[in-house]
Amino acid sequence: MNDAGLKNIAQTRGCHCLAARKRARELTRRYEAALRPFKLRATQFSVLAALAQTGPLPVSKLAGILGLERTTLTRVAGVMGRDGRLSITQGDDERVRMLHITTAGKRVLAEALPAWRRVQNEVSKEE
Amino acid sequence: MNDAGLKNIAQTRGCHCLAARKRARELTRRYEAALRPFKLRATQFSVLAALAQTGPLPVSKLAGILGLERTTLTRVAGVMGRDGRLSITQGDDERVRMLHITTAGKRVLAEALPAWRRVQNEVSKEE
DNA sequence: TCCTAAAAAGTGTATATACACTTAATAGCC
DNA sequence: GGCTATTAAGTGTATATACACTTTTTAGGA
Repeated sequence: MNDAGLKNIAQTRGCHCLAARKRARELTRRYEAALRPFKLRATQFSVLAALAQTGPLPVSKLAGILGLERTTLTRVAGVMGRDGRLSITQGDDERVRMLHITTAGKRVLAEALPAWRRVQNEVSKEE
Repeated sequence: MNDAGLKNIAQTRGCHCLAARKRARELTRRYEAALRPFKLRATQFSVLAALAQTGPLPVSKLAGILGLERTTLTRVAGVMGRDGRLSITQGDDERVRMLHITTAGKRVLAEALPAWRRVQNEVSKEE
């Protein structure tokens, strides 16, 4: 007998998840290629851009803004702290860790901004 | 002076890359929650679904279809081979590795399909 | 035939991502 | 004040992802 239960497998060709992931991977490759000279990954760029606009934020708050799991941001912040782009301090509430963009972080963000803008404009034109 | 070079930082609020990544992360969490009982990740599901429709494919070919880097698919195929969902054979051209869905792979795909469909329908309704 | 260029794939390394679980601190209630 | 539930965050573990580099095999021309 022939693969009972897989008769409707063709439905999966319209999978929203696959479509979104393909799109995200493609765009990520393009943006990260542009950001590579600055040693910034896509997520790192968005962390810096967010903090530059909002000022210091608790980990959970920023995770919410970026649509990231908190635990993911913990790891990303560790890398960025190591690289001098972020500083991490205690909040008044001692459970809270505040993420701050450093001077070096602002500098690299400003330097990378034109590269980001170029890709962003290209992608905008494609729609 | 105040952060020269970051005057236009607000532009980044429209970043296509961040938007795509947020969307992909959100959908991935939902689809993977549904697939978890079957020990399938989103990418693994799409690999099985593709192979179930096309038959055996070389690594590069499948990577192209899924919009994945070839080297990423190599790693994913390793996990899926270990778990018995894929078999990996030499092509006639000895450089080529063919990926085949196994009987166990077909079974788990068929079992997971209703769970996938439920999420897919929910997401479809949201648009 | 031989030799080189191209093609297919794997490996080393690093970050991203998230879930399950744990730890630490605060808020509220009695 | 002390106890408990809640909140904020970190850790262990595993997969996903991709680039830079290497290895193996094939194709094609001189």
